[in-house]
Amino acid sequence: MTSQQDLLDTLAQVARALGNGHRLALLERLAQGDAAVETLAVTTGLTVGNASQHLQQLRRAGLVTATRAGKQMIYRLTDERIVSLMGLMRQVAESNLAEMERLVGRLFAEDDAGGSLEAVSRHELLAGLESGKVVLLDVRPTDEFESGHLPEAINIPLAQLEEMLDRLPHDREIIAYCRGPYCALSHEAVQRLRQLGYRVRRFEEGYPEWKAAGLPVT
Amino acid sequence: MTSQQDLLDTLAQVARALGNGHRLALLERLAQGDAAVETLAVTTGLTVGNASQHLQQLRRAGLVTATRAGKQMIYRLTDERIVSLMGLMRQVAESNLAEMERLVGRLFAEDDAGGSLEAVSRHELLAGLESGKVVLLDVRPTDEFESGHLPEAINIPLAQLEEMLDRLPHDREIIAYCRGPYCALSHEAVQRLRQLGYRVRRFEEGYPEWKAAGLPVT
DNA sequence: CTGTCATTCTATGAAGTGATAGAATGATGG
DNA sequence: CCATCATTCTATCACTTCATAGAATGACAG
Repeated sequence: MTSQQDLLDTLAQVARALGNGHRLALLERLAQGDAAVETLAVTTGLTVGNASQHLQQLRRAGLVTATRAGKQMIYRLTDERIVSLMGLMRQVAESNLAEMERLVGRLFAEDDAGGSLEAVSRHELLAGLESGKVVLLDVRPTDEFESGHLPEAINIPLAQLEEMLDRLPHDREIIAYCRGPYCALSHEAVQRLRQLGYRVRRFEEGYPEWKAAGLPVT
Repeated sequence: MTSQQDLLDTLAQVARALGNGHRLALLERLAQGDAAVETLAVTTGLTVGNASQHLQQLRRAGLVTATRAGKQMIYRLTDERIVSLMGLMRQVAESNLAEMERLVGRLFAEDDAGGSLEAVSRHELLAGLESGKVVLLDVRPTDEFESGHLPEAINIPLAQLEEMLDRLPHDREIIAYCRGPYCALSHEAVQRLRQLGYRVRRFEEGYPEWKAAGLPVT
């Protein structure tokens, strides 16, 4: 009877490790690929010291592991399932919390004035790639692209979008993706490319979800 | 950019709601069936006041809903997926946390002296039921059994096990189940029934997992 | 419309969490 | 073996969470 509750308490520790926005941001970044503390601190906007502390907590909860590489500590997710776990939590939150719906709405509302910006589902994307009729565009920073991306994706970081337009065809539909459903990069890219006359839509998921689903990555 | 972090903060609230052993216990009890505050307080060993507070938090996180029924407030899980969420968290914790492994080991070790107590998988159970060669035994308290159980299960609450033995056949294999993988009831039942000469094994999951998988319940 | 029962609210103190700054550690390159 | 860089550890303060006890609310039965 007592060890029953001990188990739940231990499980609760894991949940508590997930119970902080900054730590979730760290996990989301780690889902893009392994990274050192400073990289993680920069992309999440934390100080190095603070990021380190949060990473310790994630480590104690068994969610990340760290290995030393020279002066740096490289952190990685222990488990592909952590991506699924966050995804499931997201789904539950989205369908049960009004606040969540409001925030998601706000994220998507800005650019949906023109309508017809529905995101492309995984199924639809697979079909499009199969048929060869679409071009896949990865708008994440180059380092994230290089540590893993969808097959045959072209990488144009959002910051260099206008400079590298020559790599995009005008005559095929473009599907843009980035870090995940809450990542703003692909939204932004779609908006800007549409203004330039491209036929482009957004993939509703991102690289981590694709990988966690067991689909091929490069 | 900012609403990106707001989303993660909101998501973190949900995780924080899961980040307490007592609240997980409440959710596990609710996975057995809807219940009033006092029932929940009794089965989790909390005072009514404290249970009520925890339930408020779960409600704010969108994990449970409450409806009034006369003097009582009946709480229920908002979503079948919450069972999956806890299950996934459990899996991640079990494979990445040494402490978790230790506790699970302890829960199972006591009665495994004789060996051969491997639990029955869902697949195996389905096959056994199909063939009609096994009898399914639900050892949870009657009120939980009545708010839902596996098809064709016989209910003998653990407390009345010896009194109601006449309902169990000697010539067929018995498969016992209870609230879930961490629930001790079916372990205990298996141990005691074996001593009495029954051929009996434990189902490795419980009622909530069965139901969450979309399998038929009564 | 009063008493009772189930539940929620409020106030309190103890314990835990999060951010900051600065000291300490560990690896590396001269 | 000293200087540097990346990271972790430590101490501190503000803030949140948890359990408890007792008051307040809301529904119902007489």
